Amino acid sequence: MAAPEGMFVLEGRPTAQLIADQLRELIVQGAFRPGQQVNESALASQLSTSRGPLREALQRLCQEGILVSKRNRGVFVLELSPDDVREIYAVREAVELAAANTLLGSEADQVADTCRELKGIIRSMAKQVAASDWQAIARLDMQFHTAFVSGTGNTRLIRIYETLAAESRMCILSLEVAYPRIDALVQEHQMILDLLEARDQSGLQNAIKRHMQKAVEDLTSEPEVSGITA
Amino acid sequence: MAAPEGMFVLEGRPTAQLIADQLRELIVQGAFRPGQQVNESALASQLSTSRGPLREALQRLCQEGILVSKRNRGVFVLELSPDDVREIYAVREAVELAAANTLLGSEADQVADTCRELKGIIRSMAKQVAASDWQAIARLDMQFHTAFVSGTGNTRLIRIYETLAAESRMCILSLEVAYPRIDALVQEHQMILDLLEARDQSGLQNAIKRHMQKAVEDLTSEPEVSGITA
DNA sequence: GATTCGACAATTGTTGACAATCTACAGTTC
DNA sequence: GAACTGTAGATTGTCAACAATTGTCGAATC
Repeated sequence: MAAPEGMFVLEGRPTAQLIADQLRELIVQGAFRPGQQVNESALASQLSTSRGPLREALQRLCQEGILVSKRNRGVFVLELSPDDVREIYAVREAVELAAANTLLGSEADQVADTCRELKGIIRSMAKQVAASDWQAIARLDMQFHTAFVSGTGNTRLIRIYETLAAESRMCILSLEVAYPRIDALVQEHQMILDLLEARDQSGLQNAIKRHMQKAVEDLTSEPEVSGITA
Repeated sequence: MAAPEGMFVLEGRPTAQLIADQLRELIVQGAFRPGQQVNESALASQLSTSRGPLREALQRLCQEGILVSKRNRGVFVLELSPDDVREIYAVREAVELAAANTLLGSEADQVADTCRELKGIIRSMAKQVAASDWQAIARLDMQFHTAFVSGTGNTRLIRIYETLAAESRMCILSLEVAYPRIDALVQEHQMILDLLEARDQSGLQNAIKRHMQKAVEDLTSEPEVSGITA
């Protein structure tokens, strides 16, 4: 039977996934430094659970690539090199281009729903830009792209992109001097939205490619990645 | 210091990953039926380990999407619907197109290495086609595409593709009547290799798209997915 | 005869304790 | 003084027992 009004199944999702989601959010918000070891006992008691479920959650994040596991050493927060940044944005470009093609090949009203959502995100983004809330801007930036990919309805593409979004936020976080081209940010997203609404395939593809290319340039131009210089 | 000749670190990779790799191989080989529940205790003793490490491995495979977890119910082998097949091959197309572009933009000798590997796989494939060893053909088929993507050196793209390869093998396995166009199989892969060597970008892209499209047609044309008819 | 309630069996979820491994530091030797 | 060895501490890896939930079978009731 369907859940009665106001009621819903208590924590229908498996525990390890719930913990993993919490942890992922903590990591992308910068609660752990890149390269830092994750202490199991400490984290377990902090999240008021036991080491068993926590370790299961850690394994999920290792599979995603946000954490790296070394045998008999423990798990560590991913350290992002410039090569990593290039990799991440290359895959993001591939996923978003595929999402763009899928969207343009789908029903008009389905695209309209996505556009409406994107419009709202851009509006929020403009507000946060005015307020200079970098943390919120980073979240909305990724929220925009995640919504874009979600519009395809392809659950595998969406899942892949969620990991990429988390890694991207880590990129932005690790080199704290984020968003040098703050004015262009809202404008670029608006252009992607416009081209999607106009159903301009080649224009949309080019806009996405440019968007990614500029992001990589911004993220890799700063040689120092907080402290250590190559 | 580097490991002396003939010596290497004993099982440098974490345990959960080792178990997960074993399990993935078992699943794609059809040791479990789609939708079947995975009994933790039984599997743990079968793999001569405990439930703890096994559960960690199961969580990894859940994250990949090969298994699905239901709270207080256990984990089950993924059941593939025709929609799943379309999803998987849509993502595969996206990844391989990106890989093709990356490869064509890289050094010539790097591409040559990949081509050499692909050539060897095609040769093995032709042998197995002659022997009608379907299991081996499926493995070599995915080995070809995995090697193709590996040629890019993009570790994230490679990791994503490994999951897709596993799911693809499950697709082929679930509808056992595999490879109806057996003659075209070797030919299509050979064409992809030739176009890569010729550095024909648009030709290569079209070949990949056609290859994926035909695979989806083959895999979704059979209405019965072993038993249940829609 | 169909349905509902209750108890049982099986399986998962969680916890705590034990064993193995690694890093760091101190002591010893050359 | 430098390098090596041995020990101590901490942390991870593994295991077995306990608790909680789910699905099933059977009996009682309408």
